[in-house]
Amino acid sequence: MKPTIRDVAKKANVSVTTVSRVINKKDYVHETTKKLVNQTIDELGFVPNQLARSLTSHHSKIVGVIVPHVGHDFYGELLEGIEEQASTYEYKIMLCHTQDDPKRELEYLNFFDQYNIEGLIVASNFSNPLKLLELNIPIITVDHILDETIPSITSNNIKGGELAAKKLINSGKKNILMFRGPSFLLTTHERSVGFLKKMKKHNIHVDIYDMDLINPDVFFINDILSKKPKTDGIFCFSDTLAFVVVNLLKKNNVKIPEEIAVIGYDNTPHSKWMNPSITTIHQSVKFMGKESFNLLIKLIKGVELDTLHDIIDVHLVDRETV
Amino acid sequence: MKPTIRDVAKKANVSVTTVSRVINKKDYVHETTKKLVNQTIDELGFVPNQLARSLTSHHSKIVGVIVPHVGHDFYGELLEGIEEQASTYEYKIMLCHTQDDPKRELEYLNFFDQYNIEGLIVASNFSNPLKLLELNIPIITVDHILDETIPSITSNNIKGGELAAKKLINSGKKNILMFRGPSFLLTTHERSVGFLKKMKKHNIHVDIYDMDLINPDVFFINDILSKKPKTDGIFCFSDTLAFVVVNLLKKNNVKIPEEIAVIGYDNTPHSKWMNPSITTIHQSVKFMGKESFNLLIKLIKGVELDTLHDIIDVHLVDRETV
DNA sequence: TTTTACTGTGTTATCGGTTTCTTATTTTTT
DNA sequence: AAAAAATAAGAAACCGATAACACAGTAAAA
Repeated sequence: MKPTIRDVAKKANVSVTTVSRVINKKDYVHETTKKLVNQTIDELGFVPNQLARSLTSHHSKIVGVIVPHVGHDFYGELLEGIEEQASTYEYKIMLCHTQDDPKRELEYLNFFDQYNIEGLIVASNFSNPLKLLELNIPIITVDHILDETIPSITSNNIKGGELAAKKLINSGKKNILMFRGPSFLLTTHERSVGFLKKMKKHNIHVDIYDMDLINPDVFFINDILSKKPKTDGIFCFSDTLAFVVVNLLKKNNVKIPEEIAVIGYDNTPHSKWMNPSITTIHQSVKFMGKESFNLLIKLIKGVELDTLHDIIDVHLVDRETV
Repeated sequence: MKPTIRDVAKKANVSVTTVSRVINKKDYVHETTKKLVNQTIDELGFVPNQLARSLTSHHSKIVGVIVPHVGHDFYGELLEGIEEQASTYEYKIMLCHTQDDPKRELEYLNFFDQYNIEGLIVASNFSNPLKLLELNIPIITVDHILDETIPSITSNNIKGGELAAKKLINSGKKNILMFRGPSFLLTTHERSVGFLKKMKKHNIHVDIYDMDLINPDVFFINDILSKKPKTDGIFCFSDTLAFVVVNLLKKNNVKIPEEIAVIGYDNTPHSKWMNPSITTIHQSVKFMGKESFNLLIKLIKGVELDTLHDIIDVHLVDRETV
C-alpha cells in the first residue's frame, strides 16, 4: 500500500498538518522539522494523492480536450501545442476524440463533469453548444465559433481565402473549382467568402463543391474533374484533399501547374514532400494549440480576456502546384 | 455550487447510503425509493464526483498514455486506437507527450502517480524502465520492449525487414542502402536483422545509415546519395523518411523504381497519395493501440496474459516505388 | 511589566463519496 | 409456530488530503 500523509506524520512524530504545511510550503514550519519531514517523505517514497487534494481544494488541475480525430495531422499538431503548454502549468490533459459522434460528445461531457475538470478546449464542431455552457466552467473553442459567448481562437480564414484567390488570379487562371469543407462549418464559410470576393472582383467564375476534408471521396472528385475539362485552377480546403487531387491529376497526365494549378490549406508537414510540392496556406496550428491553453488558463484564474474571439494570422507558402 | 449526494439524500428524505446504493445499483433498495431517488437526482442534476469515488474505491478509471510526439502519424493513429477502446470501458486517457525528454518523462510519471492512475501505456523509448516498475501498476509497452518483465505489444519487425528484403531482391536490386532508425531501438534492430539475413543469403551488400525517422536530415541524405551512385534500392524505416528520399531522387531526375527502388515502413495514409505512391510495410497501428488497451485492462482486472510479448502481423503494400 | 505580534504546532471538521455494522421488518423454511 | 433467510434502510467510520481554529512559547512594543 502507498504511504499516506498520516504514515509520514507518524514516522516523523509530527501532526499531519505539519506534513501538509511542508509539502505545500505554507505557514510557519521550523527549519529542523521541515528537514525531518522531507527526509521522512523521501524515505517512505510518499507522493501526495492528487485525488484527495482536488477533493478539498476543488482544483483538479485537469483540463479536457475534445477533438474529432486524434490521428489527423491538424489535430495532432494542435494537441501537441495544447499539451506542451499545459505541462508548463502542471496541468494534465484528459483527452476525448469524438469522431464527430454526438453520442460520444455527451458521454465525455459527463465524464469531464465527474472529474471536476477546471476547463475545456473544444476543437470539434460540437453539436450541442448549450450543453457545453451547462458545465459552467471556462471553455475555449479552437478553429470553431460555436457560440458568440464562448471565447474562441481561429485562424484568419478570410485572409486565407483571399491569399489563395490572389495567387490563382496572378497566375492567370480563369476556370476555378473550389473544393471546400462541409458548408455548415465556420471555417468553410469564411474561406469561401474571402476567396469568392476576390474572384468576383476579377469576374472569375468559381464552381463550388462540398467535400470531406479528412477522407476525400476519390470517385466523386474524379467525376467532377472529367465533367469540368476547362478547369485550370483548384482551391482545396485541406492539404489532405490537395494530395488526392494532385494524385488524380497526375494519373490523368495533367501538367501541374501549367494546365491546372492546385492550392491546398494547412501546410501539413507532408505537403512539402509531395511531388510536386503543394502550394498551400499555412496555419500556425501548434501555436493555436498553445494559445488556446494560455487563454483557458487566464479564464480559469479569473483574468478577463482582451479579445473574445482571437484570430491568428495565416500566410501563403509558395511551392510547385501554382 | 454543484449538488452533492447529501443534497439528494436530504431532498428525497433518505440516507446518503441509500442514494449511494441507487447510483451504484448495489444491495437492496425498494423499487419505490429507487424511483424517488432517481427522480430527485434528475431534478437536482446531480452528478457523482468521480474524484471522491476514486478516493475510497481506489479506482480512478484513468489510464496514462506516454508517447514521444502526438503530432506524428504513427502515434496519432495509435492514440486513436487506445482512446477508442478505453472509452468503451468508460476509462479516461491522461495524455503525456515526452518529446523524448527524460525530464518530462519523470515529471509525468510523478503526475500519474499522484492521480492514482490504474494503468499505463508506454509508447516511447522510456529512458528509465525501472522507474516505471516503481509505480507498481499494470504497464504495457507498445512498439518497444523496455524490460523483459513488462508485457509488450510490438509488430513483427523481423518479418517486416524480411518482406522488404524479399521485394527488393525479387526486383533484381543489388546495391542497397538501409536508412534505419536509431540503433538503440528494438524496432530498428529487429527490422535490420530480418532485412540483412535475407540479403546475406543472396550475397547482396547493404550500406547502413542511422537516421531520425520523424525529422529526417535532408542534407545528410543527399550527401549519402551522391556518394553512393551505384545504389539501386533503398529501404527506409519510416514512410516519412521515404517521402524525403523519393522527393530528393525525383529532384535528381532519378527514375523510380527503374534506377532506384524505395520501400517505406508504416503505410501511413499519405503514402498512398505520394507521387509515385510508396511501396511500404503495413503496420496495423490502430489495432495495436486497441490491443494495448485490451491487454492493460486485463492486467488491471488481474487476469493473466496468455503471451507476455504480443506480436502483430505486418504485410507488404505493393505500390509504385519498387 | 504588561501587552501585542510573530512563530511553530496540534486538534478537528471537511471535501463527497463508499462501506461496514446494525437494526427492523418481511418472507420463507422446518 | 418458531427459526432462518431475505429485504430494506440508517448511523457512523473511512478514503487522504486541506484548512479553520486553538494554543503555546518567544520576541518586540507600549
